Amino acid sequence: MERGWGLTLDNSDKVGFFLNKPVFGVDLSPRLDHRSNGLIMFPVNSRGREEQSAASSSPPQGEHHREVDFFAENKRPVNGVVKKEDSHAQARRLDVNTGLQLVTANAGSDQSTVDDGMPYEGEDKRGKNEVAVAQLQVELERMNGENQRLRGMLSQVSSNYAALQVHLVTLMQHQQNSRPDTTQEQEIVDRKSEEERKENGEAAIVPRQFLDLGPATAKQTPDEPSNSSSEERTLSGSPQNNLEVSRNKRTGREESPESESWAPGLKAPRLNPTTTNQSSVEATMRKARVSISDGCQWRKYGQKMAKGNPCPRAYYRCTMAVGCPVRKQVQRCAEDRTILITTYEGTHNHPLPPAAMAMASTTSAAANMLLSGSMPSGDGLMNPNFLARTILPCSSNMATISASAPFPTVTLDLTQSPNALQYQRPPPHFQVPFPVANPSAPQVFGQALYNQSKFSGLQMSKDVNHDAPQLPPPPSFADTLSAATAAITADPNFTAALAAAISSIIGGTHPNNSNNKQP
DNA sequence: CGCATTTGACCAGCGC
DNA sequence: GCGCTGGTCAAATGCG
Repeated sequence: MERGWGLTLDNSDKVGFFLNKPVFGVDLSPRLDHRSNGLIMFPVNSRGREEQSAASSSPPQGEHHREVDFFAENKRPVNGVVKKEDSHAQARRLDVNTGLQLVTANAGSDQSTVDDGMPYEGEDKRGKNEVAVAQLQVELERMNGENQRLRGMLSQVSSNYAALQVHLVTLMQHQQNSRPDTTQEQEIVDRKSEEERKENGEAAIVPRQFLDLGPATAKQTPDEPSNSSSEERTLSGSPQNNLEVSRNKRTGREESPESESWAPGLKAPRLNPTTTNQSSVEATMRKARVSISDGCQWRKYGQKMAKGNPCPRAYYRCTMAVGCPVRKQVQRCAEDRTILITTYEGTHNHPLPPAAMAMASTTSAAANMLLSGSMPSGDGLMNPNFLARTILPCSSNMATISASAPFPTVTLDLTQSPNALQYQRPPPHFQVPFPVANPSAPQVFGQALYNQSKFSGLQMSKDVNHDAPQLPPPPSFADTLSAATAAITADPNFTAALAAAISSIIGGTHPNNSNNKQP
């Protein structure tokens, strides 16, 4: 059986997860542009439209990811002011297209009073003009300061992102070196994936941040794992938007039943204008939705109560292509219902959308960072090294985390296992280590992630022996897995802490940030 | 009316 | 063979 695993930890946005929030109307989340060899891209999107909807319509990539040139020296003057070179050289320095649509109080008056094209008439007008110039200079200075702040912001984001990328490379190399038993196989897999990618003519995609919505919209029964159905709606551009667990319950079908199973008090049957003074907020949040959970379209075809788990297991089928054999199961963890366990089966028989690829690579990168132990041990956060060693001893190169604002969802997608690498025949597709240095690698990774591999030996917990009894896991795997599961479920703040840790990494605010922590 | 979801029924695999 | 469990099917249902 082809099987992959995923853990989804959804949580409310307690930490302002990642940097994907629109700032001043601009999504400052850095993106690496595959066309420019790692150039960090910023989508110009002052309208706050979700990236996801753009992805679903699949416009040319350049149309929704344009560079914002913060530092251009030769651009048109501010507000079209074209004046004397000496007095307005500063204005030229300020000639930056921030994409922020910055509006200054005197912007209009500057043009009207200075750039009127009328000849000066007498001392009175000369004096007025001098006053106007002085005001303009003051304004320019102010704008310059603002520009400096923006530069600082961008510089920080860029440096953090670059440092993170470098750190990922280092960690991946370190992991490969420390696991000689799997290195060779992974290299083979890497080549296979690369070849496959080339055969598919797919463009390389480098890691980029995504906003993940986690569970969201769909009409569902209580206790049902729901994020999958929301994903498909999101991807297909449905007006029904993904809202996080606690937020989407007031909007009729947009409920998160799986959350109701563990937070029944939150359930509200339908959007009610008299009781939903947050409706406007929700609408805003829906508009702010910018991503999807895994980028694929899924159709639910069944639901079943699983033994030993009060939460039902939902069955989904990939509907991105007719006859696609990929299916997934979504079930909440019995002990900690904030954890969604997603199991993928099969291999996609169709190209995956760029969003899926990119998100796969991004979440994988985050997962690698987290699981490699580079995460800081913030308050309330379990030792990430422990996490890497125990929960995911096998997944350091295949787990994914997707997290987002305003509804951060941390997803650990354990879709590949060294068990499979070690005990199974090489599958046609494999997740590979995350060679960030190679711009094409994330694409490979994403392809591998979404073309799920053969995972018969990957079952966690009790299913490990259930599906692959003839292929016993390493002796310590079950124990470490149990320990990790217990550790997670024992810590109710885990998801929040995890989000905070990732946020600190991305934001570079943590003292143990990847900038200054290198192996 | 079309489409997605829901949900009971059916089937297969496995253990006793 | 029987019962249990997981997975899938398909008619019913609901929503836009």
